[in-house]
Amino acid sequence: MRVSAKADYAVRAAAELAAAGEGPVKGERLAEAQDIPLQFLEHILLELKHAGIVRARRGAKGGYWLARPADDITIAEVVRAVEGPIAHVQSSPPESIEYRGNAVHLQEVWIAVRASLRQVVEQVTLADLVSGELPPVVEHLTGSPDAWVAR
Amino acid sequence: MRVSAKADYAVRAAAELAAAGEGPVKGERLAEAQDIPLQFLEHILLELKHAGIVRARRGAKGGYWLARPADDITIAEVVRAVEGPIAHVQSSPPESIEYRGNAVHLQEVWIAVRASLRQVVEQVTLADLVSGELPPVVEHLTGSPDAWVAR
DNA sequence: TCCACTCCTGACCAAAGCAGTCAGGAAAGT
DNA sequence: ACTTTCCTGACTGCTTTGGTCAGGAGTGGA
Repeated sequence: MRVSAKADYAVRAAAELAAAGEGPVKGERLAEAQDIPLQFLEHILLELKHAGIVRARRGAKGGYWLARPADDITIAEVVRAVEGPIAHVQSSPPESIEYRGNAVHLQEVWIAVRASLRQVVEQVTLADLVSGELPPVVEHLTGSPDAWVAR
Repeated sequence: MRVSAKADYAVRAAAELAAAGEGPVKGERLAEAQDIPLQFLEHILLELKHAGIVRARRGAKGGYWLARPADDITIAEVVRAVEGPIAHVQSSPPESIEYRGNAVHLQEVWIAVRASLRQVVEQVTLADLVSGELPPVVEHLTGSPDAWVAR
């Protein structure tokens, strides 16, 4: 249950693009702004492009930009583009797993886990992220001090 | 963001122990009941033992049982025992990561992700799991039909 | 036309994690 | 003693992660 470096990088780069607005931004600038290895980042941006989240142009004056407005792209989309489906169990989606015996209701638990995850990650857009005005659901969750302590 | 086979197995075995009540249950019986490779399961049970979740006795009439009442053990505990901390980013806890530039608020998002995850996984006990009477939070999340569709 | 610049793509790589298996040892009961 | 069951470490094959390297291809400017 962890977020990979790749997903983290992808969201950070996307945030940087969201903040940049219209003009194309060079990969190198993104890499510097977020301190991400350039060559690795290029692969990530390529995946984002294939997913239809960013566009790109080559050559001088080239670079990357968002394919759609920043308030229309959620973090979930970005993460899925590079990590595939969120919240799989044993690499299959929870709704397709059949549990036996005393574990039959475990499926519902994993479904709930996925739903709660989605609730935050599908709610926050890139625009929210750069502005810092996160949706109420998220504010509420981060509000409690013990959301901030490890366990 | 996936649940490993190990964590899934651990919870299933724990559910089986919760249902069994007092008497020690052989590893073999657990393995059969939940269709888990025996030798792998033994390693898992050992970790659960070290975490203080189960107890065990060897020899004839030996087996495993829960160290505490089933309504006092959450799924979170079981998962943590075998997978370590839930919801890390790049293998460090979200509260210890410093983001720069336009990604500064990403930390709050990951914190919220973790909190929402905890909300379900720390709420459901083994007793809930075997009885099928899941806490309201979970029922609410699984209630919506689109919690059950993949994306 | 040619060149510099930037993205695009595939191949490769080391290290770590995952999902187990194997072999044997150590307690408990009979 | 002997069987049963847990306990433990070592090992293994495979996949994923987090990159790097090398070169190709489109774009704009001189």
